[in-house]
Amino acid sequence: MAGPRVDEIYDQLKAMAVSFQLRPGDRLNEVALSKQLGVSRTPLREALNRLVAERLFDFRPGQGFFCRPLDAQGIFDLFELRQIIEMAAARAACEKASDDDLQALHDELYATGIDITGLTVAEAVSRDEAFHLGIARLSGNAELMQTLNRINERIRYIRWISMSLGRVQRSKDEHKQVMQALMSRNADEASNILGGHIVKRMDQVQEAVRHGISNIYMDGSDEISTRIIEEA
Amino acid sequence: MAGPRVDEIYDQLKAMAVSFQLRPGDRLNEVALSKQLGVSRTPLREALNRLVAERLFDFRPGQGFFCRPLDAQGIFDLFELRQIIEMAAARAACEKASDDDLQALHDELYATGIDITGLTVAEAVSRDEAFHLGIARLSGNAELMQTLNRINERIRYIRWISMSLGRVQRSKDEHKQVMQALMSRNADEASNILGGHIVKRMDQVQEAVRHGISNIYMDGSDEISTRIIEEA
DNA sequence: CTTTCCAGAATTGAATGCAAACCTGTATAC
DNA sequence: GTATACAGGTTTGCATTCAATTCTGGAAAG
Repeated sequence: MAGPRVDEIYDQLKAMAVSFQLRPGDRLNEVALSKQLGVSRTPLREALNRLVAERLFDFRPGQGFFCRPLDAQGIFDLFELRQIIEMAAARAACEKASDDDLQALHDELYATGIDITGLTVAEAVSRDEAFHLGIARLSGNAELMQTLNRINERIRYIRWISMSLGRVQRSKDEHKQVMQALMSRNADEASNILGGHIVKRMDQVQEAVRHGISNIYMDGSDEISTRIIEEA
Repeated sequence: MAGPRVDEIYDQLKAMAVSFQLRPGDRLNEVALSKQLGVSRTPLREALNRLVAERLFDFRPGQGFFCRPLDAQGIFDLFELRQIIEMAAARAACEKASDDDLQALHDELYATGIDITGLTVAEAVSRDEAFHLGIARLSGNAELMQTLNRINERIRYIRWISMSLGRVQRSKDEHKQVMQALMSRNADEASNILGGHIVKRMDQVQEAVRHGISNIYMDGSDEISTRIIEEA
C-alpha cells in the first residue's frame, strides 16, 4: 500500500510551491504540513531538503524551511539563463538532431501546440514549455534539458500570473518560425528567433513584476483557471 | 555544542562524493555511513536527499542511495553545458561588469592564478575554477554562477584525474588572453577564447575517459596529491 | 552445472519521542 | 511611549525504534 512516500511528498510539495499555494517568504510549519499531507515529519523533511537543493525552498538552521521568495532580480536572472540555455539548445539541435526527430517535434507542435484558444493559462504555459523543452531534448544533451526543466519550474507561476494579467501573447507564429529554422538547419536563425521570443516573454514578466510583485501573488490566483478567449 | 548538523554532513558527503571516496555506482550503507560520520541516519538521509536533487547521488526507492556513476556521455554533456554557460557569462561580463570589478579579477588572477608550479593537481584545478567562476560572478547573474558551480562540482574529480594522468596543461596564457579581452570589452573575443579553452580541457578529459574510465577511478587517487613539477 | 526457491540476515522507510532552540506576548523599567 | 527581559508555549533537530522491504547464501530441483 505504501508507495514510495518521499517521491510523492516531493511532487506534492513542488506542485504547491510552484503554484504558490505556499507563499514566498512563508515559514513552513512542519507539523501542520505533515498532518495535511498525512505523513510524518521525517519523510516530509527529506522531501523538503531536496527542494532546498533545487532552490524552491530556503532552509535556515534552527528556524526551518521557508518558501523561497523570488525577487525581481532573481526572476530576471532565471529568464536570462533560460535564454542562454535555449539559444544554445537550438544551435545544438540544428547540428545534432536527426530529421526524424525534428519532424516528430514539428508534428507534435502542430498537433497540440498551435491554437491555445479555450485552454487555461496553466495549460497554455505547459504547452509552451513542452515545445521549448522539446528543442532542448533534440540538443542531445540531457544535462541541458534537466537544467532548463529546473528553471522552468521556478518561473512557471510567474509566467502564469504574467499571462493572466496582461493580454495573452500568442507564440504561434514565433514557434512556427523557430521550427522552420530548425528544419532548415539554420542555427543562427533558430537561435536568434528563439532568443527574441524569450526576451519578449521576459519583458512581459518584468512589466508585471514592476506592477507590483506582492499583490500579483494574490490577484492572479483565480485568473489562472479561466480559459483563454478567442483569437484576435 | 551541536552545530547545524545537516549542513556539515552535507558538506562532508559532497566532499566525499566529489573526490570519489565514495565510488560511482556504489550503494551506500546508511548505518555504516552514519557511524563513520558520528550522526544518526535521520540527518544523514536529509543531507543525502539534497545531494540527490543535485544529482551527485541517485536514489532508488526501497534500495537506498547510490553514488552516481558518471558515464562518458554525462561527462561530455556537463562540459558542453559548462562551455555554453561560461561563454555567455563572458559576454555578459563584458557588457555589465564595472571597471573596478574587472580590475579586481585581473589582480586576483595575477596574484594567485598564474603559476601553478608546485601546486597539487587539486589546488591547480581549484584556482582554475576560481578564475572561471570569477567571470561568472561578473556576469551579474547569480543563477548563472550557481549553475556553473554545480557543474564544476560534478566534473571536478574527473578533471583531477585527467590532469594527473596526462601532461599538465597550463591555462596561463589563455587565461591572460581572456582577461585581456574582458578588459577591452570585446565580448566576441572573450567568449571565443574561453570557448576554445574549455573545448581543449574537454578533449583532454574525453581522451582520459576513452583510455578507460573504470581504472581511472583507481589509478589517479595517489597522483592527485603529488605536486606539479616545473614549467616547460 | 545451472537455475529456482526459500529462510534468515541485513537494510531501508517512516513514526515517535525528547531535548534544545526559537518565538510570542506580557510585564517591567526607563 | 519605547525598549528590554523573561517565562511559557511552540517548533525544530535528531536519535531511537520497529515494521516492511530487499538482499544473501545455500539447499533442492532440473
